[in-house]
Amino acid sequence: MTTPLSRSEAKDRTRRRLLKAALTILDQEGEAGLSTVKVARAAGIAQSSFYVHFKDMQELLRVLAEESGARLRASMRRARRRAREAPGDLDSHRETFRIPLEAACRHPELLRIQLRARHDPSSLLRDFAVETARAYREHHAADLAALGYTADDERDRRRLEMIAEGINAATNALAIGHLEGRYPDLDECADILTALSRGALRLLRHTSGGAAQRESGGHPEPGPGGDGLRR
Amino acid sequence: MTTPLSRSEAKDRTRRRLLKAALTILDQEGEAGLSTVKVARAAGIAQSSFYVHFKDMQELLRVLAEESGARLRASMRRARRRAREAPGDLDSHRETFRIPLEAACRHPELLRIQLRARHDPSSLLRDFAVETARAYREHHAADLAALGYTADDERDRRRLEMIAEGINAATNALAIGHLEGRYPDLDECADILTALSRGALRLLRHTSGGAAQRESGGHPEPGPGGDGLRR
DNA sequence: AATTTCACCGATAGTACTATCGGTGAAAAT
DNA sequence: ATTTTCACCGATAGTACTATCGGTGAAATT
Repeated sequence: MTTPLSRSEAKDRTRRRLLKAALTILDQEGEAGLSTVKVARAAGIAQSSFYVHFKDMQELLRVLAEESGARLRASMRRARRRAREAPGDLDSHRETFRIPLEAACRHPELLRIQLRARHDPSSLLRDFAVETARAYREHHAADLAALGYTADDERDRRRLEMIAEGINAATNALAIGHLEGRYPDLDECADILTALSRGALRLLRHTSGGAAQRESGGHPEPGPGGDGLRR
Repeated sequence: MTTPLSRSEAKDRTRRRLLKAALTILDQEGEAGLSTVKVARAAGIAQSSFYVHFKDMQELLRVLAEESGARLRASMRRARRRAREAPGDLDSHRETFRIPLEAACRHPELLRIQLRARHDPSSLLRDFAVETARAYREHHAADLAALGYTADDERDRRRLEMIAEGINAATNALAIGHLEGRYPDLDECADILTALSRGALRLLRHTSGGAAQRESGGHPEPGPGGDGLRR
């Protein structure tokens, strides 16, 4: 019945089982729960056979980070291409925030792992986490540039970076909330992110336009000092 | 020269040294680097003497979380009282965002530890992290209520929660950025947060006022569909 | 058919940590 | 002055994991 696998095919299958098992354990128990014993058992081989496939756990995690990173980037690219092909005009702004949100939710285990590793000095996946965060930020900055928001001077560039970092953090938080079932509607999450960025980008916009910065009436502003922001 | 310490005083001093040492190691090496060996050595006692003061590492972390939580809450209370006493009118809105930012930066190690533990299923400090995040969110929701933003129906209440969660995440991200030296000016961080929330709160405001929701002119909106948000 | 290769196995030495034990000396109580 | 208490010590048994070793049988090569 089962096709007799060649030796290299069988080895590759085992290797993939090891990577898959490691990812599952990483997600469920965290990096602390990871060991060659558990990963090998979950993959159905002896603990010592782990070393046939990887030099040590660090190498497995390096490979896992590389593959996951590639998967994430591909996922993001696909989503962006889809967004370009169906512009929808009205939705294009919201799509900017929906795409990273969807990318994050498509790989929940990677999101959780990345959030943990990001601030853990002992994590072997820290580089992966930092790199992923950087990719998100750059993606976002590019999208904002496409929407016409530019940063000319030093100050605005720093502000744009702060906004991107804040929005990225909010995106992750809402994605987690969505995965936990608290925010079932992903469109609503995207709306919140859109609204968050809308206010912040006004800080940048006034450098380019002319008669900007005026607020519409009917809103009780916190004080008589314009929009309450220092410059 | 040195006053001869009573036995209980000496014991208490040692206990505090253990807690302090644990906090430092936790911050520098993460929870994975924590062990009775290291903590005891850093506190200047034998490893076995650790158990004179704590049943096990879990109990030490419980005590540490309780004390740190109390410290954080006290820090937050002080900051809010200070803000109330010097209202400053124009600054009151920004203060709303500056206070948690300052509270986070006043205890960098607690911020980092909390961010790590938050999503780590194996962390013994997870309850502490979740509780701290909840306290931040509630503090923020209360401040928003004080500024006149109310959530009447189910939908608005959920949106307020999402905004608070997003702003909280952004606050932590900017606080980390500030501690890492990338954003030296804490006021600027507060400005960004103020601006972020300003856009989002507009989603809520229209339920109370009458002729709200109109945008001021001069801004190139993404499309002809109003502000591009679904309702 | 004979030989070589190699993925996998069990056994095990080495490492790091936890938690308990009896012993000790100085503080505290009598 | 004598006894008791107890914070701290060193030693050690027990646990979990890492990484290496020689052995084995089936696939691959000759």
